Amino acid sequence: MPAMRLLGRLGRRPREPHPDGAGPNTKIGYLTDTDLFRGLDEAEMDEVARMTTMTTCKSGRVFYTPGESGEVLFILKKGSVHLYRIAPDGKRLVMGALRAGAVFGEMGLIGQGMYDTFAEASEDCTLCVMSRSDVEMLVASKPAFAIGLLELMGQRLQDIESTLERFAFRSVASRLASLLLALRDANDEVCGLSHQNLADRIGTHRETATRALNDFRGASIIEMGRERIHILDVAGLQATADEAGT
Amino acid sequence: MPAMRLLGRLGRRPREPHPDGAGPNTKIGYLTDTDLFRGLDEAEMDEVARMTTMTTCKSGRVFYTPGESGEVLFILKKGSVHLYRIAPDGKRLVMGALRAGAVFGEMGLIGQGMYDTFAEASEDCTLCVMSRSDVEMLVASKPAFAIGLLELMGQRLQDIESTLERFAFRSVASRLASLLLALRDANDEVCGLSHQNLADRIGTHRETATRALNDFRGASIIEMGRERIHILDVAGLQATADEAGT
DNA sequence: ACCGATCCGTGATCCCGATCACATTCGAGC
DNA sequence: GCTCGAATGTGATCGGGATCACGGATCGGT
Repeated sequence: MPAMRLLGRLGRRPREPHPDGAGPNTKIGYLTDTDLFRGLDEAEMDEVARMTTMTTCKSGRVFYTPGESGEVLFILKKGSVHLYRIAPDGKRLVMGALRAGAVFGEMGLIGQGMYDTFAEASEDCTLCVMSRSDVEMLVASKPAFAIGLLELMGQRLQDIESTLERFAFRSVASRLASLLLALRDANDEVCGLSHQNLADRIGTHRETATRALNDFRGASIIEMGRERIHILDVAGLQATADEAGT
Repeated sequence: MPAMRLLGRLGRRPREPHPDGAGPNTKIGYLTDTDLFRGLDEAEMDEVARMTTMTTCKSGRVFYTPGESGEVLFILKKGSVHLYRIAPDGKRLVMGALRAGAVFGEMGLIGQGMYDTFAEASEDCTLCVMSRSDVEMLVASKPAFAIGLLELMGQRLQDIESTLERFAFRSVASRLASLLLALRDANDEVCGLSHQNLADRIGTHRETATRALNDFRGASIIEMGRERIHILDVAGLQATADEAGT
């Protein structure tokens, strides 16, 4: 937990709740409850709140497409978002699956260059939007904000590096096994994702994903229902994930 | 040039040369001449200089291997560095080719997580090394430094995202064509790289790279010598790079 | 001039995953 | 309960690259 470590070193401590009862569902409530904004005092938070717009977005909605020139920063408060690209032939690749707390957008400053990237709500979302110039101002004036951004980008960089590695070194079966392990809930289940969704996340085709899943089932590693996978043998799945396979 | 834009907005201006004649080959000279440190005054630069160690590194030397616990930040002053990972079966993948001005290292703070990553000087290099705690201190206290880091990480993120996209969407021939276009010098030549080197950068095997190059030669798109490729038909190569090819 | 190391060319196979083509099953909504 | 669309199962086939196995070419060093 490098954030805490660094903030600790700087002598910060967790914020007190906002005085005039800003609950977790108000804009300030949402903003306050983000690592990115820890380290700002109340006056500063109010200022930030004035700079941001909060919107919601239903699951399935594509709320950002390439070419939308608006250089904005999105802060994902609730729900989840998929960032993906589309090949000339229509094939999709999900390059990032973001959860609450994530920050993204097309900005030179934070890279992320969404040049060819679509953003789609994969669950109902609550988002805050901030303009580029406000982000720059905050980065320059609030070290804690800059640190938060650095941490988030660092995580994302590590994510995508390991994705790339798996792409280069591992077979579809291995990548799929890794994905299932990463997505599983407390009951070792993965629900709400079609084979197509899974395929898009490991960069393969639906049929291939289906066949790999059927192989897993044949080996009694998983059992399946419609958009529902139950992992029976975590160790076996892990072994598959670790297989070399070109 | 977002850096200039932002710094301009903050009212900064290019540094004056260091007063006591710190030339471009002294440590302070090197440090001063980096975007990362623009915005620091002389006293601050002296302080930074005290915190860093400068080393050199001959071409070919692997100066960082996974498991070296030291959490340090490298600043590449001169030369170039390849970051790569190695598959269980020995196959290599170059995940980043860094040039002067790049910053890298295994730090939670800047992500970059070199967990399984090797760093090798691909030319003779001059590097500055800084400890994690000093980096944290600088980030927290010097906004311009944090901004510089953000910019560098942003570029790296964009790089790797487009690498991943090419991996998922394009054939070996296409990826190789893109690489040659990216590496070519003013004379449309690519020198000093073996077929093995090229293969490692596009995540394929040496034989496959050789065959693709021979195909290009057959189509009169390039001509070849030992570790030397001359691009005859840039447009043709670009067309190949743009081909869909799974 | 010789030798070992690296680089390069190329054939022969093999296999994973793409691609095409359907049949089937399930759910949601009218 | 029917209908339509999405989700899934599965066969057949094709092809790009991996993989194995060499032989020849070049270069640096002694």
